[in-house]
Formats: sequence, structure tokens, C-alpha cells
Amino acid sequence: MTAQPASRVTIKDVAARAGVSKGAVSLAFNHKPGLSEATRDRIFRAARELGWAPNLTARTLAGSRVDVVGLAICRPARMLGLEPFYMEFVSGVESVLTEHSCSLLLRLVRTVEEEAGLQETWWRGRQIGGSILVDFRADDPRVAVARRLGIPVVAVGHPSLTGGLTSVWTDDATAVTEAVRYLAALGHRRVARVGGAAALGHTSIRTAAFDEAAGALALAGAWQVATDFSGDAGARATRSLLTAAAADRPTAIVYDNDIMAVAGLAVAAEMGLRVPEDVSLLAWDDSQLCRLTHPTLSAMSHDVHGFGAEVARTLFGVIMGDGAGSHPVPTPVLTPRGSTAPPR
Amino acid sequence: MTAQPASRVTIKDVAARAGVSKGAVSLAFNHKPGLSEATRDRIFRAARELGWAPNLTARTLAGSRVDVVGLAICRPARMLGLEPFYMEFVSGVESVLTEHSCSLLLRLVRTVEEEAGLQETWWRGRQIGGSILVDFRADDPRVAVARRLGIPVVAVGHPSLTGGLTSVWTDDATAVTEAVRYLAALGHRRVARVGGAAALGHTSIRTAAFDEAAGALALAGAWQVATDFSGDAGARATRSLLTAAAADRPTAIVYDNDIMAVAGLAVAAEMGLRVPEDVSLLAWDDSQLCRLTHPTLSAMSHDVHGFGAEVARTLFGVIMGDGAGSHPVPTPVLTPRGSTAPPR
DNA sequence: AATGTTTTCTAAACCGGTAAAGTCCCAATC
DNA sequence: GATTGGGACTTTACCGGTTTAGAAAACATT
Repeated sequence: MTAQPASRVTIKDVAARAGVSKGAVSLAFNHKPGLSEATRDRIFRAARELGWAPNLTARTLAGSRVDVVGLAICRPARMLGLEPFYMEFVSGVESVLTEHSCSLLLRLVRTVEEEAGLQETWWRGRQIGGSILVDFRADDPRVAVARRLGIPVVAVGHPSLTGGLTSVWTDDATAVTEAVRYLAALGHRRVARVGGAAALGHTSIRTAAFDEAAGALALAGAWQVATDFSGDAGARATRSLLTAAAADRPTAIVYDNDIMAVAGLAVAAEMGLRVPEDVSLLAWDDSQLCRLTHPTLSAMSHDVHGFGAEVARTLFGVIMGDGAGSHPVPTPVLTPRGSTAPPR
Repeated sequence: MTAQPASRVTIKDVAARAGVSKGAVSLAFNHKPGLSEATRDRIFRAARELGWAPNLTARTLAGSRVDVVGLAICRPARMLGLEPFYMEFVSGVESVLTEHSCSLLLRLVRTVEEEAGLQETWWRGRQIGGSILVDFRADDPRVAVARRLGIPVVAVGHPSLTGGLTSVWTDDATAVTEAVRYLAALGHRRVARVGGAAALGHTSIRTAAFDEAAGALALAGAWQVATDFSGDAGARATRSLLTAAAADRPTAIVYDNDIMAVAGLAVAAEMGLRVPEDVSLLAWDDSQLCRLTHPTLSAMSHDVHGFGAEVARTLFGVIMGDGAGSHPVPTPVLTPRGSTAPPR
């Protein structure tokens, strides 16, 4: 990858034009003291006339800031395409980064180990000034890497998973409990949950909370299935849950994302079951998708965009040296729509 | 954004340990001739022992490659979250970038003008080695910027829109024609199209092709609506198309993406119309979503992942200096599923 | 007027690499 | 035996900024 020449304007040209030294230009552009207002003006004028902006690469190398934040996402490509969560999350992150004229370095990886290596490479190569870590699992190798190298990171996940790294998280356990209680309150006694990838930490948390809630409410039936978050998996899981005899099958199903809930809706239709009369469905994340189906999908709803923004804000805090600790964001709240109702 | 110290290993340390000069280490790591096998080995061993990897920032500054590719997407954040197309496209791009150990710099912008400025900043600041431009519109300002600065870019869009930049594109006109012909062949005489954003070049192309095809087939009715690609807009458009008296309303609707088609499906259900008996629906892009509805959605289907990969490959070509010109990728093909049938 | 203090600005040393030019040594050629 | 020609490295000059240690000038103090 060779870069074209393309007559670049450098700090030297600006300095020459303003009749000062390189150092002076640098001071001016970093708003540092030691220059008279007059020269400052002269420098900015010269820069404007030449259309110059500091070269970030050089600036980085010279050892000040790195205006890039890393984010690696570790899920099979095919699955990602469908997951509204990530794009929305990313757009929330970006909204804050942009204010700091900071960019996002995005990479899709296949395994956490690969990601751990990537983060190390990025950091050592001074490609990033900090990083966002998502999708924690038990004994996550990224914790050690971040700690060993002292990378400023924000871990998206419950503190119990993120090994003491600064974390931003939603209270999944409470949300699951609320979901189950709601369905029980509607009168459901046989409830199922179509969960996400078993390896993921937040899936375990939800699984445990579901068991707990089902136990506390003494539900007659409580099923849980792990999937890979894909619509296909959600469809399969739903199909297998609903093929039992009417008296034995769940009357309500909670999904771990909204794609699987949409798939579940289709499966119910395909099997001739009415939603919500024969079976209630409850989605998670609540992207716009939930309002585009018929019936509309009830969901555990949270502001994913705002979540991303909060993560980015927290990361800036970490980079600046403050703001470690644990930052909970609002718990997903139940948004009832057309897909949930009392069982017949 | 200040970076932590974190005792960095540099090329100098490796050189010292291997008992050679910095230059030798550089030669070894760039696989250039002029070193004996023995020294090469010694250098690599030393690097491994010290856990050293070349600092990309320094490498970039020194004027060789820039291992980063830019991509700015210009659509409202809320809409993006839902658009399966982009994530899938990005994942296709990444799959090729990764092979070249190259990263993607992603940014969401609000206007093309903003993007044009961003591309210029990126390029001048040597943040990127090349860029991918998407969503072309008439008189797109990015064409001039790319040309003036000599940025290696690949334009995703029909050559008529991309002002002579190297382009990768799908033949939307042919695909639209195929869609209309198919519906006509099923016996539909009143067909509508719920299109994307009117400002976008490929929307205009599809609009013109639809008119042309409808004319050629002498359809009794041919409606077109422009939207913003959102599910809500798709729902609204569908609702307004279907409220006409049965004898006057379209019996088939083509959508410009699959989100709107899903929304259309829900609207039909909500209005008590059966799909495909009362109205046929045809989606575009064909993400997994189309197979998760009931009935499943017929779609103009193409390999978005592969599309992204081809774009990345072409970009590498451009960066290397060859491979300019126009690169068509396969035309979307009709994939009939459950949402299309002859009209009653 | 001589002596501190600031303020303003410059020169030069980095940052961590790359690349072109230069040095050294040894085998081949005339 | 002097010349040529490589191969194997090293030297050195950047890349485009930041930063620190001064120097020069302006101002204040005694």
C-alpha cells in the first residue's frame, strides 16, 4: 500500500508563511501559552490560507494523543449483519467520539483470543488511544491483556465478568426477572426463554436470573435454550418448544434479542398458532424492528444508542485518568405491545 | 487523550539484541533482500523474545504504507441500526482487509459535504491509505475531492454516478426490470414500488428502470413512492398504497430494502389482507430477515458480503496502481418465496 | 543603570520507523 | 595484481509533528 505523493502542506510551510518557527505553529494549534495574540492570529491565518491541518500520524508519533478508539466485535459475520444492536451501539459510540474529533477503528474477529492479540497489536503500534471491549465471557483473556499493557479500556458487561476493569453495564438479571414476573402476572405458568450464546457472560447471568425467577414464582414449566443469536436458531428453538402438546408447551417465550423474536413470530404463524392468544412472545433490545411486525412485539426495551454514548463517555474518562469503576446504565424496561397477553 | 507510558519496545531494542542496526531490522521485517538467512533469523528471534512488532504510526509517517481504509456512512443513525445491508457489507469488506492486516476506519456522518471534508482530513492527515465511498448522489462532491487529492478510492455505485472513479456496482436497472417482468408474468397488472431516498443515485436508476419496464409491459397501474429506507416509512407507504379500493390498488409491491418489505408485510396483516393472495410483496437485498417472516419474503437477492469483499479487493487494486475502471458484480437475482403469487 | 522577571519565540532533540546512499569484504574477471 | 561486482550491512537523512532548553526582548524592581 503505497501512498500517492499529492503535494502535502506541512507545518513547515505554515511556519514559513507566518514567519515563525515550527514550534510556534505547534504551540498555536495546541492552544498552549507562550505566544502573543498577534502571532497566534498570523499563524492561524497562514494555516487557513494553505488549508493546513496537523498530521495526526506525526502528532501521534511525537507522543501526545491518539485520536482513535478501537472496537473489535467477535461474532460470525453472517450473524452480525442481522444484529441491529451493534450498528445502533456503534452509532451511539460515534456520536460521542465525533464531539472529540476521534475516530473508531472497527474490526470483526473470530475468537476472543484473536481479539486479545489484536488489542495488543493496536496498542503497541499506537494505533489506538483506548478500546471498547464487548461480549465478555468467563475468564476472558482480554482482561489480562488490558491490565498488563495498561490499555485504557471500557468493558461492556457486568462487573462480575470484567475482572475489575472499568465497566458499563445494564442490569440483565433484574430485567429478566421483570420479564418473567410480567408474564406470570398475566397468568402464564409455563414460560420459556430462547437465550443467546452460552459462552457469553451476560447469557449466563440471564440464565441464572431466569431460573431464579421461575423458581421464586413456582412456575409449572420453565424451559431455557441456548442459541447463537441468529434468526434461524431462534426459529428452530421456537419450533421445538411449540411442537409439544398444547397442554405441555410454553404459553410465553422470552427471546434474548429481537431478531429471534421476529423469527419466533413467523414460526408461530407457520404452525397455525395465534400470537398472543395461543402464545405470547417477548423480545429483547427493542430495535425498530419490534414495531414493524404484526402483531407488534412486546420487548424489554433499552436505549442502545444512549448505551453506546455512555460507553464512549466513560472511555474518555478512563483515558483522562479518572472515572474508573462501574457505571450501570438504566435497566431495560418492559414495553408491552401486541405480542403479549394472558394465556387462553 | 494522553497515552500511558507502558515501557515500549522499539526497533532499537531489537537491533541491539540481535547485534545489528535498525536498518537491518527494518529490512528483515519488510522482507526485503540484502540480509543473510542467519541474520534474518537472529532478528526475528530477538523480536519474538522482546515481543516487538513494528509501530504502524512510525511506519506510516516514514512514508511507506498506511494500513487503514476509510469508510464513512451517511445516513441518520437511527436508520442505520436497522439496515442489515451495511453490517453485512462491512463484514465483507473486513474479510478481505484482514487478509492484508488492514483495518477499517468507520465514521457515521450527517451529510455528503461533511463526508467530503472528512475524507480530505483523513487523507491529508495520512490516516488512511484509501477509501470506500458509498451512497452516491447526483453531482457528488466526493468525486472532486478524491480526484483533486488523488485519494485511492473505490466508488460503490453505477459508473454514471461516480464520475469516472473506479467503481464497483450492481446492475440495479436490470434487476428492477426483472422484478417487474416477474410480477407481470405472474399476472399482476397494477404494481407499485416503495423506493429508497430520492437523493440517492441508485434510487433514481431504479425509479427510471421501473417506469421503463412498466411502460414496456403496458401495465395498467404503476406507482412509485420515495422513502427514507426506514421501516416506518415503508409501513406508511404501504398503508397509503393499500387503502385504495380493491379494484384500484396495486396487487404487488416491490421494496427497495428488506426492512421496508417486512414492515409492508405487517401492514398487510394489520389491514386484513393476505399475502400473497391479496397482495404480493417483493423485498430487496435479501438478508436473513426475509426467511424469518411468515410468509417468507420473495426478494431480489444478492451476496452483500461478497459485494463488500469485491469492493475491498478492488480498492487494493487501486492502491497498488492498477485495476481502475468499472467492476460490475453479479446482478441481484429473483428469489421467489412465499410472498409472491398470481393475483386473485 | 544594573539586575531580576516575564513573555515570546527559536533551535534542536526526539518519536520509531523507512529508504537511499555509503562502507566493507570477498570472489570473480581481465 | 588491479578492477569490477555483488552481497551484507551500516549510516544518515528524512517523515511531520511535539517538547524542552535556551536566547532575545520587554518590563518591573531597586
